[in-house]
Amino acid sequence: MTSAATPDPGIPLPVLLSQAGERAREFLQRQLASSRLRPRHAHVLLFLERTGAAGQQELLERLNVDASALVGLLNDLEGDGMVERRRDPADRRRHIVTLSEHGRAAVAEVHASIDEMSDALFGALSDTDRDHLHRILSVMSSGAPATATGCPGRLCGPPDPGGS
Amino acid sequence: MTSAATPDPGIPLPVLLSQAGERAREFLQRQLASSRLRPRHAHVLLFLERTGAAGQQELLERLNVDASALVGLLNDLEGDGMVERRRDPADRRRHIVTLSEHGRAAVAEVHASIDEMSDALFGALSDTDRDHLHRILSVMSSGAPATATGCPGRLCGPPDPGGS
DNA sequence: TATTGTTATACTCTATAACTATA
DNA sequence: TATAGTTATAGAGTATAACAATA
Repeated sequence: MTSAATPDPGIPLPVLLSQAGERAREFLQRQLASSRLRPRHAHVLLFLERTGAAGQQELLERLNVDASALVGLLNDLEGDGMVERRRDPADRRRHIVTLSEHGRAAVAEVHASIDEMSDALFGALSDTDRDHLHRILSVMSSGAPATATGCPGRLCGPPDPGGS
Repeated sequence: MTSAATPDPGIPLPVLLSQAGERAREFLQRQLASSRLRPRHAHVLLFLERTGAAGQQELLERLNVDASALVGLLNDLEGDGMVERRRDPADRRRHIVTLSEHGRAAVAEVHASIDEMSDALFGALSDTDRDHLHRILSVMSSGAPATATGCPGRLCGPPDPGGS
């Protein structure tokens, strides 16, 4: 069991990442409060800014949100005139979500709020470290659909058939 | 507003961090399920493993958990015999929390579970990038008490007096 | 009076299941 | 029958406020 001389380099990486992410989410929440947007609203807007349009299926997979939760988010955003839902002519079951003009303006504000925030969050990091962090997280983000499509084998963790 | 030729290097860093953190938390949750521990339980155990002992005040500040939530977590852990609460003789209001032998064994299991998990989470990253990430997040973790003690001015975001 | 910890309560967020319409 | 989206509901997680003990 060698319970000696293995004092771990510190906190396990997934734990550090989880805690840092929670901090980031809290800061996002605070910065976005003045826009009456929650972090997930911003996630949707930012995704649409990048992709132009997307079906809800794609949104929930890429943003890692539940289907029913996404409906609520889109209802909010559509109610405020930030996004529009249209039927896909090719498959009338699908809703194609796009960003409205008001939505684009909102995204610009979101960017501004986030830029202000960044210094408060990453003040301890050099510009080089921020670049590293951005690149590393981008790689993780691109390469891991996580729960949705990924998990080829049983590597992602069995659902635990039940203990005692 | 020069809405051209400024295609953002990608997703804003705080958003990336928040999303990656959520992924990490979900993976933690899944890996720890077999131990009937939730991520926050593990956070407490890992913190005590590093510090030996801590008052609850210190725990809630460092782990960014609410006081009432911490009580629940410690009740669970103490009920399972993983931690012990003793009065501080110097200040009988304080509870000093320590890791029991069973708690140390549990922490070892937690480390093992997390190590297994790491490959599934960070498989897209090189060892160098994992080291970078670990170092960067450690710096952030050390230097930013966030909500608790930080936020000197109004930089952390005003609570929004209410719009329309 | 201020502080540490506890309890009780309400609120938010998320996940589950059932339903409609299209394919 | 299967899929995209929606709705209703229950559950977990979190924060807020009042309380007891000690300083």
